[in-house]
Amino acid sequence: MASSYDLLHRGVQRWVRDQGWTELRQVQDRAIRAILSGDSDILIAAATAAGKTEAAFLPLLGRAADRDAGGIAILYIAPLKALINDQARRLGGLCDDLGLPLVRWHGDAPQGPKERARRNPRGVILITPESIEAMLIRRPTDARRMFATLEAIVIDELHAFLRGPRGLHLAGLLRRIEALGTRPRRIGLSATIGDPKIAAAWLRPDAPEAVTLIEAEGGQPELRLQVRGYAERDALVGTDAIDAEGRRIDGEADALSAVADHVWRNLRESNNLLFAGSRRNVEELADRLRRRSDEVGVPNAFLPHHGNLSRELREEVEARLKDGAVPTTAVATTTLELGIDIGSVASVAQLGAPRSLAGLRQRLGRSGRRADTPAVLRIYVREPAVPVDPLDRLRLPTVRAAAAVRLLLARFVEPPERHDPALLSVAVQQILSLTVERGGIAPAALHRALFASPPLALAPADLAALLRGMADAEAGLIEQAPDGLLMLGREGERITERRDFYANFESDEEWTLVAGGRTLGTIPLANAIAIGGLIGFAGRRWRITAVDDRARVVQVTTHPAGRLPMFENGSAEPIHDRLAAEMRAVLEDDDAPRWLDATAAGFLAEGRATWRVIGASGGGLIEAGRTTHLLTWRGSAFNHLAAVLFVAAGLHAEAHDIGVAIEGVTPGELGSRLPELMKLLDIRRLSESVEGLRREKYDGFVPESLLRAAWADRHVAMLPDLQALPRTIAAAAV
DNA sequence: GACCTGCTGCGGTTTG
Repeated sequence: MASSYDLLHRGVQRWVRDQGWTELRQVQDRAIRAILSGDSDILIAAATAAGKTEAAFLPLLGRAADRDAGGIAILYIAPLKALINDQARRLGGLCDDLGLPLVRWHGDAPQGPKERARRNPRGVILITPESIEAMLIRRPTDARRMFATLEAIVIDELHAFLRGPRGLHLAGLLRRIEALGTRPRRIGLSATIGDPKIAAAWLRPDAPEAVTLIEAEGGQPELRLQVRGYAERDALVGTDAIDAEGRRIDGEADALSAVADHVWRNLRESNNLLFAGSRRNVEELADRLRRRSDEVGVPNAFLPHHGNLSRELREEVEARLKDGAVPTTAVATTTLELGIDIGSVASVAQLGAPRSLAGLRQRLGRSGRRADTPAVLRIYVREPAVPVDPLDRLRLPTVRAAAAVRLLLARFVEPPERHDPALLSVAVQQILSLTVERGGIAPAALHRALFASPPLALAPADLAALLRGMADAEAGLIEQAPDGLLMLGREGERITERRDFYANFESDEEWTLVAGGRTLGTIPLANAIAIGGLIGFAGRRWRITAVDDRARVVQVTTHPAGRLPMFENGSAEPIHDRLAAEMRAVLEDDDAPRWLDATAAGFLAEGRATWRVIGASGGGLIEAGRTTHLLTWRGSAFNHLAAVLFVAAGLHAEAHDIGVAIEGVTPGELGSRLPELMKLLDIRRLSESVEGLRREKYDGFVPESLLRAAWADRHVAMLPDLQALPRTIAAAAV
């Protein structure tokens, strides 16, 4: 059998030799054969830096070089501008050799090459979903000329599009691109997270079984992991009070200080990633770690990395990691989860128990990527020193960390939700956008073009209701011409002309922080800003020297003290049913995992002892002062639904990680409300009690009745389990 | 008690 190398275009072969590659990776070998042997859609699932890009592009570019037809041959779509820039660097030389133009097409990319590609489309375009959106509505004629001839659409980081508004948006864009000409094959590049069949179904919804799956084989590196427990040590925990000399007024005698000590001692001399969970934690930890280095007089090895830091500061951290000359540990949020090239790291650490296995796997995938090195994972868990609430005695952070490790070893990953809550919002945007692109469209054609199949499937009656809402006088988004054609209304014109129309997510207004002409990043506008004020940001401390209210620019200069800004959005990352269930399993088990340190093992033992008492007495209801905890051991979605039930009954209830807190009632009183609760167990009726349904960018234009019906559709499958709750209450309240 | 992502076209100015 011919080697896959022999199948490649001669120019591509020459380039491969010039790289000094002695062989092609297995994923590349299989992808080359699959791509050159037909026209099927293909999903390539492999770890970051496994050579997925080359696996797709080596054969595709050879084909493109041989073809006679004009027009763009390959459209590469990525979720980040930084990835487009990375790929342009990696593929630029090869495209030059083959005489194929390679054009970066995003908001920060130069105009000249885009202009040339519009006039004489050839070769490859690397683009973001938002730039596709802009091209389709601003220059539909150019878009048709460029996209009518596509042979392949390559979607990088496909797993990032499997849930949420951006994925639905891209699904709509793909349909619109296909409507312009040929039916290009789709090639998805994905991390090895979750079920590849789900990704295949997203890639080609009408023929998922025809997608060729190419998965990297085995090669699971050895995993070394530890969960480390820390007890808070005094009552000032969580304050950010800092004195003029830059010391915390509580003297840092808290658990985070002990975590920082351990991190500083163990990670200082190698490259690592420390995921801290929130921007605030990143800043807090980076500040403490830097001060430890300052006190001893050694160079600081710990640098913050999050979405509010300027591109420049983030790229410095990424370059230090990739370069490897100076030991560097990035203290990061999720910014370093996606495939920006940062080389390999010695270990991954995480502050706080994981809430998502998908996230944990993705983070772990950054470690142990060399064949002979183990992946190393540390999880730091903090617990209250003196439990106040009975729930504290269950030691749930430690239990969740243990449950997450068990599910990690069991290879569990959360699947995406079947009904995405962003569907109606994305539908509003795509209706407006397609109306502009086509200069008017009939409702039936609209349904065929966008909404006939998943993931954007919408029943004709629901589409009609949505269109009526968009057309009503108050909304004014669309109008219907006498011949039935949909046209833009006044508000529709206004919205689609704005620059922020292209993205399907909202962005908040912010202050920009500048120090000595250098942009540090941004903080939410909600932070009070005044000259003389102190700020902790980018791992350092600053004093405000000037404020430009109109431009929203704040000048700062270094200062010994600083107070961390507010970032939080007020809701926690939801957890999945399986993780909550595994937490109970951990409590009911009696094993002694070796990967718990002594403190964490002590917390686990305490949690289990507590659960033996609570569980023995039914375990459903816990009395805590005037609050009653109903423990469901289900995930956030179910607990949210249960809270809606109690709110509908006139009670004040809030969902938490493993159940619902119902305020102002004892378990006995709750039992007496049972007949009332039973009467409410109807999903339509419950949907009337839900608040805060408008969360996505264009939800404001969706009729409320549609939003409530969609909520009911998302939750109806849980109704039988909800109906079992009153029995739990009755049993426990006796 | 969370995180992340994106952006046109035009007119003016500067630079090679």
